[in-house]
Amino acid sequence: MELSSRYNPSDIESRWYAHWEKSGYFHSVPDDREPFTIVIPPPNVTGVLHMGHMLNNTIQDILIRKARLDGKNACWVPGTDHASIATEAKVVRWLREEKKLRKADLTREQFMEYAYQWKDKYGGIILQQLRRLGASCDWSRTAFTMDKGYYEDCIQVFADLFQKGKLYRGLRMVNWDPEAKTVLSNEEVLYNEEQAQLFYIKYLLEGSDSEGIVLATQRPETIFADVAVAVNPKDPRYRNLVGKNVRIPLIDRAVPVISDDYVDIEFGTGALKITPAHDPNDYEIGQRHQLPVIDSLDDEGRLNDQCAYKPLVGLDRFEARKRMKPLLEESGHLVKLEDYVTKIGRSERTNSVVEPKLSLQWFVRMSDLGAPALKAVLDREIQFYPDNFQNLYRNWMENLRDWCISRQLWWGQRIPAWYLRSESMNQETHVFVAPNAEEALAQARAATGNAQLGPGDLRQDEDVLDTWASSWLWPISVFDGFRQPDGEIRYYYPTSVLVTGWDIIFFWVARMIMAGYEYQGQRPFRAVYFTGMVRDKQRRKMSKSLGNSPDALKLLDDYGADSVRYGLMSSAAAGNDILFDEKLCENGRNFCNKLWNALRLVKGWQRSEQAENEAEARKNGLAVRWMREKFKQVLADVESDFNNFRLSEGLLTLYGFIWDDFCSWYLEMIKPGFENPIDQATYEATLDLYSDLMVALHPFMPFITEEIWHQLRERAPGDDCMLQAYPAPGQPDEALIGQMEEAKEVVAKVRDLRNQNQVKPREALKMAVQTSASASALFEREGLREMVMKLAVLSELTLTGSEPPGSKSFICGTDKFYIEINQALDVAAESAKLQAELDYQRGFLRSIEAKLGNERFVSGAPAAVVENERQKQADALARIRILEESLEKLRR
RNA sequence: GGGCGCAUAGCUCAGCUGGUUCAGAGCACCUGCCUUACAAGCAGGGGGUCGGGGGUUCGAAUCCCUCUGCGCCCA
Repeated sequence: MELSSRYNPSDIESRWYAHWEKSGYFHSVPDDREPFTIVIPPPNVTGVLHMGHMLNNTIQDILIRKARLDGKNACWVPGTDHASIATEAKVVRWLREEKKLRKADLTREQFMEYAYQWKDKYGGIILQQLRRLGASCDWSRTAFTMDKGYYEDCIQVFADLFQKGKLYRGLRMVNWDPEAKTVLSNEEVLYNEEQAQLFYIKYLLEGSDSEGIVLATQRPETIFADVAVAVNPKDPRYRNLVGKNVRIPLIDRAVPVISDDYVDIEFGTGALKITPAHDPNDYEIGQRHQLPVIDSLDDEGRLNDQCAYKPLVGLDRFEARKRMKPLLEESGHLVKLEDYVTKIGRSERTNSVVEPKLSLQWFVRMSDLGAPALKAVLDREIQFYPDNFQNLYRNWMENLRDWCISRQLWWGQRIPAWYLRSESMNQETHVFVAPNAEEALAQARAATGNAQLGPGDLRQDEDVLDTWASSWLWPISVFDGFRQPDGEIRYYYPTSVLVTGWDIIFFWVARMIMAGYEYQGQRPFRAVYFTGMVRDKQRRKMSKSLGNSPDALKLLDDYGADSVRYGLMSSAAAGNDILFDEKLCENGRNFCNKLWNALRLVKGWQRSEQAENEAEARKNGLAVRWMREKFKQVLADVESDFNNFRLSEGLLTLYGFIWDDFCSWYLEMIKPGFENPIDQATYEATLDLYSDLMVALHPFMPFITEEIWHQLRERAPGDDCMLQAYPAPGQPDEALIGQMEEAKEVVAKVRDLRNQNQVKPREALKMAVQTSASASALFEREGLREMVMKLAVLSELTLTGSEPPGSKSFICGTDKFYIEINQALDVAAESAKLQAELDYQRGFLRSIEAKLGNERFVSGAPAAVVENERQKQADALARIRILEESLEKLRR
């Protein structure tokens, strides 16, 4: 069989994925094993795979595959989120472009039908793309937040919360997107600095033509909705005006001057116009002072007829703002205009300027729900990784605001609230909340005492639920926990870990925790692993509009999934942003290639029954023993990395072990000479080791490990890498590992010496070691001498009592080695080198002796630490002695 | 304005509960190699008084305070 010298992932990846999926390896059913459950953070049904998804899902796949190899019943539930606002926007565009239809011309039912059509046709592409990445999701469990069952769960929960008094309808200041004509959550509003103008406007005192108060505003068109002017009570400039009235320019309406601590003396003129309907702070001030509310904007952001200045009614707020300038100038109220930079909130979706607006909306009362959710995290019943995200969480949870869950859209779960048609939309005194229209009607009949009421007398709320008000039920609903409370949910819940970006810690994580305690009485997950954001090299968040995001699928095509996974993971400590560079994928590709070529090497060997000679057998035996012991140590590290979710560390540990220890050292140790065979025992041990390495690496790089696993040996059907038992750490032989480290150092020193003296790597050299207890101990280790001779390319390695003539020396540990090199010695250079080393060692010794001379150290520090210092002292003394002797000889 | 976090090699970052087996990794750089697994490679090397200052301690990159410079969240 001929293997290419480069690893080619493309056909291998699709072949193994199909095999795993077809074999049902991803599928989970409850059994008596320990469950390990992850629910995917559902991507938008409109989404396509991007870097963030790849990072996030790679991590989940690593955890799931590891759990599977650990013998747990691993269940990874995939699915998508209906993403009401994003999807509705897509559907509207699709209708316009493809079907020549406008939303306004459709009934709600028609629109929904089209929307589901769109979803079936275009939605969920991302789930296909996740397969390319290697994601081992249980696809038979694919869930969607608008599935019938899921939809019903949301409705039930709404009705339930209402009944429990944890949900209410109220008039609140909300973020209004005048373009999408919907409420936005705080999290959906993006604030950025923009250039604006401050209008300094003079409000004249009632009964005066000149005296008045100047205030600064960035939104002059809102002055018609002003109900007061506020100043700080500590501000001496205005103290005499408090309690008097001033007149609003152009309309001459009188409003009081009030005093309130909120006002910033430094900002503008220190006087603040109060417009409760259009500013959250003003609203609060208005409430405090029992001021009226004048709402002068309509749903599309135009001045409405509440605006007392009629010429501007019907104009968009920005157009009105433009016209205010000449109007105020002409009337003599404009004192000055000032450019300034301020943070403007824009809708994440439509980018239009968000207007604070008073509106009747549905709210979830957060006080009750928040308490157990906060406690769970503070008590570490839910452990965050990294831990310090607790602070961010606590900060938010301690300042909870009620959650506005209604959205003025169609695509979503329609709010199950009904009103009487006979009552005005803004003045409903009756609200009936029920899981369905029939129950609502029954409620209505009971409440009104009118048994004649029919379905036609009720009108259902037009709004739908915020998407997060459906996805917060995800860990429960995907296991059908509401309708089958004693079913699978008992086995899979609480889930093991949630993997998500820290940017949705409030949106989603906090709310899932609340729902978990409210509806299951326990945490939804034991741990939360927060991923960082994937950014470009300039630290910019990757975004479509910047065009700085690499095409995820192209990366997978170019490098293969394993390489991309490696690239993402190798620099992704939990919670840390990753600065993505394609270079990282190159590293992954190189690693794949390394693995592949190690396979080619091993597969290319001829075998013989027995080793060629005793020396060879000893050397190979040592190599195998060392590899096994070191592997145990590495596995212990990897295990601990997994337990602490330090996945990046774990991967790099394995990478180093495979590349350096296995390829560069072990394979070189046992590699037979040109056209020589390797003994069967070493060969078999190598295949076993290599196979175990593949299992250990499998969670990170599933495809190439599966391929190599099968290339190494003929395997029975179903004997796949993915289903093996993860290799167990065990107690390593530290002494052996330590001695091998020393031996490796000796080899490296010889190589260095060759380099410095321009001796060809393959020219065999004679080496001698100064006789000493430590040297004897080292070289008594069976096979070690042969190993050093092979790797350092030595023709002789002996212990000696005296320095061989014409040799160069080096020190390793406390031992002195001599290499015979037929070159003239540069005495000056050599002694300078030795002198420098001697100076260093003397300084080193001084620092240790200072420490040991300190009574408080010797008595205060743990015995082991003191002992360690004594050992270092002895070693330093030995080295100094050797150096001094060498110097002396040189000078002679 | 309130809160959180970060400053370690040219770059990107590790460094968990204070003790030279912690001053590391990868990339970049320098030197030498097309050695019959791999030049997407091999062998070797240089480079940081761990942002400044102060403190606690026998001992601090690691704990505390402070200054400086960044970043993020909330308002």
